[in-house]
Amino acid sequence: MEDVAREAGVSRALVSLVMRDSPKVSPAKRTAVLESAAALGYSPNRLASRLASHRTHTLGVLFLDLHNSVFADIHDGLSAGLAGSGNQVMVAVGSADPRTELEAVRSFVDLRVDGVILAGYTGTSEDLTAALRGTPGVVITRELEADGVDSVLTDDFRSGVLAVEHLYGLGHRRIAHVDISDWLPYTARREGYLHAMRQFGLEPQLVHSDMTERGGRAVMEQFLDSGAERPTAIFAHNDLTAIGVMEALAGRGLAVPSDVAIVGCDNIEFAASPLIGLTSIDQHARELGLVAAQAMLDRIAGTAGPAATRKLEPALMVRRSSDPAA
Amino acid sequence: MEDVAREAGVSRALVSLVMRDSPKVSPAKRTAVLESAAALGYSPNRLASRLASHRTHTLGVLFLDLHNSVFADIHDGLSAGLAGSGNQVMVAVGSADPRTELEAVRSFVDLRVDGVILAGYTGTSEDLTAALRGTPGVVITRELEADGVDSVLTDDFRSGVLAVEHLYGLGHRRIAHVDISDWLPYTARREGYLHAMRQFGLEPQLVHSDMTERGGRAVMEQFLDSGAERPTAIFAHNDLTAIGVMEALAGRGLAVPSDVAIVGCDNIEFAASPLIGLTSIDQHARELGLVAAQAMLDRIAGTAGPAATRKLEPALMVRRSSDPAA
DNA sequence: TTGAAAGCGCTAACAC
DNA sequence: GTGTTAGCGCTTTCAA
Repeated sequence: MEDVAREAGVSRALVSLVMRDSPKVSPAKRTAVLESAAALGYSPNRLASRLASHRTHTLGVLFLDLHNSVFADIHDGLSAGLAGSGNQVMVAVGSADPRTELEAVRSFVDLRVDGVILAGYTGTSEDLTAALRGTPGVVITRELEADGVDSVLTDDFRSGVLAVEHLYGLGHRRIAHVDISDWLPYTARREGYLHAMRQFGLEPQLVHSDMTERGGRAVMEQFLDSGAERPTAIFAHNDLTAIGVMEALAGRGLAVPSDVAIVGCDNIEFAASPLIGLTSIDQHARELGLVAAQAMLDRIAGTAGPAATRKLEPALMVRRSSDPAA
Repeated sequence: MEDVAREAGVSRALVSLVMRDSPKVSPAKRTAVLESAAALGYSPNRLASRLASHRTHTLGVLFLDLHNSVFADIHDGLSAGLAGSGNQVMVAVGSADPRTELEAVRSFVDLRVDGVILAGYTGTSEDLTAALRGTPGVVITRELEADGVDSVLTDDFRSGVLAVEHLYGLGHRRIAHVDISDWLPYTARREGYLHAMRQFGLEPQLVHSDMTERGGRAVMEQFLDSGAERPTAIFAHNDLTAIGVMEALAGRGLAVPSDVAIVGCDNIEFAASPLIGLTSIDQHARELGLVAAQAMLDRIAGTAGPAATRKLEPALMVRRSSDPAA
């Protein structure tokens, strides 16, 4: 920068202004600076500028799992929502391990990102607040009580209810739920399921899995082989699991939906594929990203209140896996 | 840091040493520093430490498309390969747009990352070299001629050949290829296809699409509706496209593989699903990530030569879409 | 082992 | 508009 200034015959400050294209630089000097910068192959060290300016224009984003395309959809929404805001995104993957997740958040904070967005955080509110140290946060797919942390999600309880109501309406009475690990803070889908089952006077049946296709398949195979009475319908925690369940059923020669009807949750791209035809509860993933981006921008701009929750309404997408007519 | 030093009754330099757990600090002082740091809620500003130390211990990683799970596999490999190296990863998504990609690379470089890994770069070698400004680079899924940039890929030409040989062996003679845009630098799969077709004295037939499920589907529907003579087998550039092609065929009431056999490329998770059963050419995505991570670590350590290419051998995975017996 | 001093490359007031 | 002067918060000699 020193060199560029000398070469262009101006001061370092002027170079700095040009680099940030400030309006208060004369066109002549501007081109002079730009030319010598090009000649010398100079580009500003952003580490230094960030350190000096206390602004990084970078947002840290944490995803639970890159293999679940619902996070790709959320990412699309975030990118779209952040486009033109001058912010860039730094992605980390947490793998459903609170330790890894918090490590990533701390890392973001140590780098002084302007904000942290978490899509699929599995730890506690206290740990997050501690790791954030006052950095603005937005949590997607979950409702969290924490100062300065907004929540953006789709109503998971309602999703569970929608699934059961749909299956009940089709005449099903033995409806099982493939749930996730007990310790995970994502309980609302299960609760919605349990609530609706009770409302209809039905006996709930829970099986635990791990949110993956492989997991859903394994748990279902095990279940089918156990000789337990088979449900006529299954509501799975997410689409990946639901697809795994469908694979297990196919492997045992059972037909979907005539032997067992399936409903997933998330409405990922593959669920909609005619090859799969999975009935699912749309979480509006892309819009979650969009809304979260806006919430973060508001929070950074200081125009946000203490901590808001934005909850979207889920939408039932009926397909072949629950209704052959669809 | 000043405060911590005062609180612990030591100098700032000592605090710095403790924070980087240097071995040359007495245990007593160490705990004293750690305690006052905890008491004051201090954590080092990594921007500052990076600026001063000229090392960021961060690698920039660029992915072509988060919706294609082959990149999630590559990411898994990278994480595994980098685990324990003390490096963290910063992800950006390029969306097959050279401008966006170069922008991301420049951004990485301006932040002084220690290296840049590109999985699915679509621009030119010159532009990349210019954007990198000497930062070590590793390109995955492509062979690039550039100083200080290693290439890690699976033999794409061979993949194309494998696909055709497989289909020829099954008796197919009218084998079409669903290709990608002409301007993209990923031409080897097509060339392998063309080469093998010529070898067998067959007439090649190319259709262009865009590497996505939706794109593959659209192009196939259009093709089927055009009334052109239908091939008996199709080799698609990647699995996403192949799945789109299968959807289009299903939509027109054509059976796979009896009416049309399909071979994809990448061997993504869903290809292996019994619900899809797509024959594919495995690119060993996870291993690509692993190898790329190692190449980058070597390059950063300075133990790498000028620019090496590591090429893996693709593997044919036969499934239902080409062979009902599989 | 510990401390003092000199940067890292840039931004931000302020004065010119 | 343009230049001057301090820092930003840490690392790094180097001497003690």
